[in-house]
Amino acid sequence: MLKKERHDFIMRQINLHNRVLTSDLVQLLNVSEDTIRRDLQELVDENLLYKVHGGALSKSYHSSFDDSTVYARDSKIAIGKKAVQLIKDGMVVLTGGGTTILEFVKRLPQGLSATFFTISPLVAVELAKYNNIEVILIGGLFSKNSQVTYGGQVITQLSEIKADLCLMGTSAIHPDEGLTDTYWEINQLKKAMLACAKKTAVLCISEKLDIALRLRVCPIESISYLITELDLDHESLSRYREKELNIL
Amino acid sequence: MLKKERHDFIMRQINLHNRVLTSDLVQLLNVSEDTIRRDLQELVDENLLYKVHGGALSKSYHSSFDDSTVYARDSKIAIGKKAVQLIKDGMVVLTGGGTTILEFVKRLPQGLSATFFTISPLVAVELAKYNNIEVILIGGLFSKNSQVTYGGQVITQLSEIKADLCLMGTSAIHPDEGLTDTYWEINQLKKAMLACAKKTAVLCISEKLDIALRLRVCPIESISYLITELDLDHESLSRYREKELNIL
DNA sequence: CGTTTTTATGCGTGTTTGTGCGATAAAGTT
DNA sequence: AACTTTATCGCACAAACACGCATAAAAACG
Repeated sequence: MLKKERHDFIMRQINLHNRVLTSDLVQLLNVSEDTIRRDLQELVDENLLYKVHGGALSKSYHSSFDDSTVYARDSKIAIGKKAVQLIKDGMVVLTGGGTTILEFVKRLPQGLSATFFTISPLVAVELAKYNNIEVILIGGLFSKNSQVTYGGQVITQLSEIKADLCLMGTSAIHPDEGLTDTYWEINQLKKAMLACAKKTAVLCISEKLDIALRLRVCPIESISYLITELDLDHESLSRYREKELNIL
Repeated sequence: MLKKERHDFIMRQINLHNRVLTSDLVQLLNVSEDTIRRDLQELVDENLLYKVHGGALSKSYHSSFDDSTVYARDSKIAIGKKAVQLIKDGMVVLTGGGTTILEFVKRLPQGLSATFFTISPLVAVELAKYNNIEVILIGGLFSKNSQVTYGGQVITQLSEIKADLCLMGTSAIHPDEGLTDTYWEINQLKKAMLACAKKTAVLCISEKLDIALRLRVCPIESISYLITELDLDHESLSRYREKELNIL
């Protein structure tokens, strides 16, 4: 087996499972540990994966998990403020969950009169502080990880809703691959959310740009607004500016 | 499992639940206590969490609900502890909202394996901290006052549920008038909840005893358990002891 | 073609890292 | 005060690693 073939094999494993163990690769590829180590080192040099004691991890896996550190709070507040501009009186809005959405909700103008559907209990509680906002919480199985409701019941209920705007957080966004996710249920959920809103705004801190995960939610064309904490002319956004997408 | 993966897992737990117990992590990750402790120590060194006796806390710890300002909290805790005795493995439980129920949920045993339906987002979030509890949040219009979902949709969904036990807070209870309430919607809601559970437990701080409000939810006979913070032989309860009612 | 250079791989050896165990100490609980 | 749970420390051991060296195949060159 050629070295290049091995590298490809390793990358496939990584993309599939988000991780590989050195020892597994030794067995699967039938080469010495040293060879695998050298392979991994070379892939690290090419910036394709992340090496740890015992094996290697996918780059996207890595960045998709330390995102929930609420340390990017400033960024999320900035995003929230921008997102508020999209909301007008009388609108029907559908939101997902997550800390970014929560920061957005906290920054809505007090007098706003609108209808909000949400799958996030915490968002619902926050929205309840506004007197003129009607809040409908979409019920179903409750996900311990992402703190939103999910599952068939949620999707059924979503199918009955017609919203003007859908606001969702992101696991990953990529100019070619579009919106992607790691978990099947969340993937299905996001698809359903997209389907019931006229327009969709994606709230996305910059570190989640240019990442593609296993499951595709939608192509980039299905998104109306991309909201990041970056300046409009920041170079990280250039690939997105080329698309038909409003960037805030 | 790789160390880095464990660290990510721990951080996810922390960001989700604001806290982790060392003993839980030992079980979940199937490694020795020492390993978990070292993991936590390393995460502390990276400034990612606070370590405390028994586990660790999120750096940005903030409970969605400020415990200390809860009215008559001690009584509610006492009630919560008593209510926990009613819960057994495998049960299907339906709960309402309110601070008393919340104190109850916080005192459930860690390993409990059960299914909980609830109309309260805050209760759902709290329940999500238990790994073996399946949480179903019943969705609908969200009430700004009582912080629970209500309305036709909720009642429809309730009608499809069959629960072993329903736990609800009280506005008022009276030995002759039974359970009563002031608001039509809440009244309807409680009737629907009662209807779908085999047994019902009413959590009630003593000051709400012997009060009757405008709208009747049910006669006292429809209730299986009355849980107050008082001793079993307290004289305020004598009128209730005469009824067919288990008093805790 | 033969010789040299480069590249890829494996082996041996010593080092580092990760983990669990036991004893002891400290912190909570009743 | 007695008891239980959690922490800490030193140690042991295995797995993973880095480095130098040897070897052989592949590529380059005259």
